[in-house]
Formats: sequence, C-alpha cells, structure tokens
Amino acid sequence: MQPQVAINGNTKLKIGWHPEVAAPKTETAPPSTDFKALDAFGTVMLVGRDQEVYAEGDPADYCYKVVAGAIRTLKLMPDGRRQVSEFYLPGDLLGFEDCEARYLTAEAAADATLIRYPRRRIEAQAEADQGLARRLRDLASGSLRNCHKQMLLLGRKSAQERIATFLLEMAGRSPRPGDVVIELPMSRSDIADHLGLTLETVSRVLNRLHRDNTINLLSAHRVELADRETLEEMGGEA
Amino acid sequence: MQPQVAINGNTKLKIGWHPEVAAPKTETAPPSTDFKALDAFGTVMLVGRDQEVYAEGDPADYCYKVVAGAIRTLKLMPDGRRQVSEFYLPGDLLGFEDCEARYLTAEAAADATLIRYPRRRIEAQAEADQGLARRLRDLASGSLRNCHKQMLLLGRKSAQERIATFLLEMAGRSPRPGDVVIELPMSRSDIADHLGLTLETVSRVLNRLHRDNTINLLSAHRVELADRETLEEMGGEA
DNA sequence: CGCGTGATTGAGCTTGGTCAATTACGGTGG
DNA sequence: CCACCGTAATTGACCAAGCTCAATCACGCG
Repeated sequence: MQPQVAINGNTKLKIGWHPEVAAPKTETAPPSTDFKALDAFGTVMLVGRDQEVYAEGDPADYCYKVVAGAIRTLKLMPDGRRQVSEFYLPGDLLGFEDCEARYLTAEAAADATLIRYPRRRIEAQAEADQGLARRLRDLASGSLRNCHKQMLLLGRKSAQERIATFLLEMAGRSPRPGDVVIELPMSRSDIADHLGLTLETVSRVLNRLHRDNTINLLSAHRVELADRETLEEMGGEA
Repeated sequence: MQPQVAINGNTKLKIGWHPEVAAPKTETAPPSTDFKALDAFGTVMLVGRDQEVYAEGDPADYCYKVVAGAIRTLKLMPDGRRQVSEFYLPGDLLGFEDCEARYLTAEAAADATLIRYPRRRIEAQAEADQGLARRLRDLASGSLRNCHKQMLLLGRKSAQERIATFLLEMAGRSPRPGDVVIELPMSRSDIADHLGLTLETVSRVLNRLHRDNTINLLSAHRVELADRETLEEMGGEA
C-alpha cells in the first residue's frame, strides 16, 4: 500500500508556497530512526512555513514523521512571547509523547513534508510489536532527557554558551553528524525563542563567533563549524 | 508484610541529623497519588538535607515515594552552576521516568523520608496491573508537561513572573490546595536554581511582593498568599 | 532590476547579577 | 530558659549581559 498524498487542509497556504517546489529542499530522512512497520498507515502532508500542524489543547489523534523541512514545537504566552521547545528535522518523530491533548503547538519552521500516522493504529501495532513499543518508550524518554538539558541551558547558560550548545546539537543531528557544514532551516527568531534570547543577540553572537573564526557563516541558514573544539569548550557541558 | 526501615547507607549523615527528630516534620502524603499496590515492596529511607539519593549516570534501579520533607532533582555544570528541575513533596513519586541510567541527580532539599521500591518489581507489577501501568504512563506524561511549562518560565518570564508562578505552583501542590499558607521547605538558593535566578533576586522579589501586600512572609519557609488574584495576573499563564 | 522579508548592526537602557555587609533565625550548649 | 553561634536570608551599591528601539543591509524571489 502506497502512502497517499494530502495537502494540509485546515489553514490556507501562504502565497508563494508550492508543494512540488518546497518538498524536496532538504534531503530525506536517514534510516536510523525509521519505523518501517508504520509506513503502511502513513499519509504524506505538505506544510508551508509558519503553518500549524496542531495546536496546544487539540486532541492528540495523530503522530508525524518529518521527511523534509523542519517543524518547531512551542508554547505561547497571551502577550505573544514564545518558547520553542524543540525543532524536528528530517527523520524525527513528532507528537508521540502527548497523551490525550497536545500540550505544545507544532508549526512548520520551514516548508516541510510530513507523514501522518493515526495514533490508534500505532498503539494497536505497539501492542503486538514489542520492539516498536520499546522504541516509542525510548522516544519519550529521550524527549524528557532533552527537556532537562534545555532547562539547564535556559536557566544557567550565557548567550554564547547557548549558541555554542545549539550549533553542536544541530551538528549532531545533521544527516552526517561528522559533517562540518550544518543547515539551520529555521529563522533567527525561532532560534532566539528556542534559546531564550532575542533574535538580535542570536545574530550578534553568531557574527562574533564568525569574526573569531570559530564558525563560518556561509549564508543565513548554512554554518560551517570551523573550530569544533572551541565550540565544545564554549558549550560548557562537562 | 510491613515495610522495613533502613538508613541511607552510601553517604555519611550530617552532624545534627537525627532520623527520629527529622522524619515527621512535614505531614504525611495525601492519598491522591497513593500507589497502594506498591507498598508491599517498599523500604523506608531517611535522608538528611543535601544528602544524595542518586546521581546522574547511576543505574536507575529504584523508584521512590516522598513521605515527608522535600527532594530536588538537578543537573550540575562542571563549574558548579545548578539547574534544579523539580521539587518532590510528600506524596510525589520520584525516579520513575528514568530509563536505564539517571539523567538527573536527586538530593534532599530538606530532611526527608522516602519509600524506596525496586524498579523490577514495579515493572513486573505493571505487566499485570493495567491501572498501575496507566498511572505510571500518566506520571511520565505529566513530568514532560511540567518540563515544557518550566522551559517557558526559564526562557521567557521575568523574575517576578517566575516567583509568582512558583508560588502558585507550590500552592496547588500543598496538602490542601485551597490553603492560603504554603510551605517552602527548600532554601532560597534551591528556589533560585529552580527558577534560573540568583538567591538575592529571589529574596528581593519575595520581599517586594511582601511590601506590596501580595504575599506575607511568615517565616523563611512559610508564605501566606494574601492576594492570589494579583499573583495569578503576575504569573502570566493565559 | 526592484521589492520585501529577514538579518545585521548600533546606541542606550533595564533587569537581574555580583560583591559585600548586615540581619535574623534555628539549633546547641551552658 | 537564655545566650551564643553558624548558617541562611536580607539588603545595598554597583555593574554588565542582554534587551529595546531603530536604522541599515542583503539576499531570494518575482
């Protein structure tokens, strides 16, 4: 059974967003996080930048795999302040942890392609497949571990430490983790809201690191980690 | 089968710490979070303030229920900076989320009494008891939800908003949630490291709220929420 | 080539941090 | 019971990291 293609229907597509152009911008998911058994239930979805995938409070009826692009999950305050919890990149699974209702909003940080799975099917599958159940538990556990790391970052790290940590984190998650050039598909403002900074500070620190030859800003969304050693010292993790 | 009593053996007790004095300081756990089925496997433990219950990286062989006192879980940076993730008060369950190894350190924020359960026994029990399994899953899910709330607080809230949120949070978790007087069993420095502030700032904001008649500082560890309405506005949650 | 969004850069300010006393309190011993 | 002592909390003066506001730049797309 081939996955069928569907366009996300509940929000209007932004002008200039054309699925057939945007979809293949990023490479396909690496096989590491493949959940083969689920693919039969999947529906392909195309989501334009800043479109919502689901909102806080929504019933958690579906789970998603990112195929291309990037998704952000976030919490919003009434006055508009945002905290971006996590970015989901190609290969990442999204929305598996919520139980009943969403407690975060998910939006596309860049034009993205997702595969959507019905939650009930997955849970049914997990009943039978111990390995799948196990991987889902590990996913939740990893998500919690990440949260705690992020809390340390937000509560105790300086702007420079945050940026260094973030760059290394993104490097570790890139298709080839050893690679020196990494993609930052999200905007400066998304990075800022993820790191508890302002977009100006993000920009300033990145450009300072560039001047110091620690990194190389190839373009707004491409960074070369010129001196990973220094970045690791800056990151302050052990 | 009665739970047997044991003194935490792997760290030396602080001078002045006497189990029979310290144990009954706080009231017993409310029945809300009772996991009756587990009690048969439990061992009572007494832990003096600042003693470690487990450390980051330790094998996660046990889970705990707080009976009295308070536990803090935290991450530590090499230079000593701390991020306190969560406080565990009487009735709370601790250490159920870790999988394989601890990813946080747990210490007593105040002299505490715990019941320790062997993890394997609990997991075995959960196989049979669907209700228990469910409650354990809800526990993990709640823990993740808390993490995200805390990330918003750490990333985006002002000092005053953080304190207000914290006070309301503690009020909601107190034995009788409607109660106006709440206990803060932990030190200012613990509160600071939980909220991503310094202890001086915590003290200043608390005393400012006192001067403004929003709260009443009865003692260092007892606060009366005089004007909950104002606190809720300050907290900034919707 | 022009336009618009997003990124960069600068100047000045504010919040919360740092450093340093000082005060208060709980627990101990006389 | 009270005085003492050590720790924890408070308070003050000063400082600086990062924020705000505002202008400029640059890149991608039509």
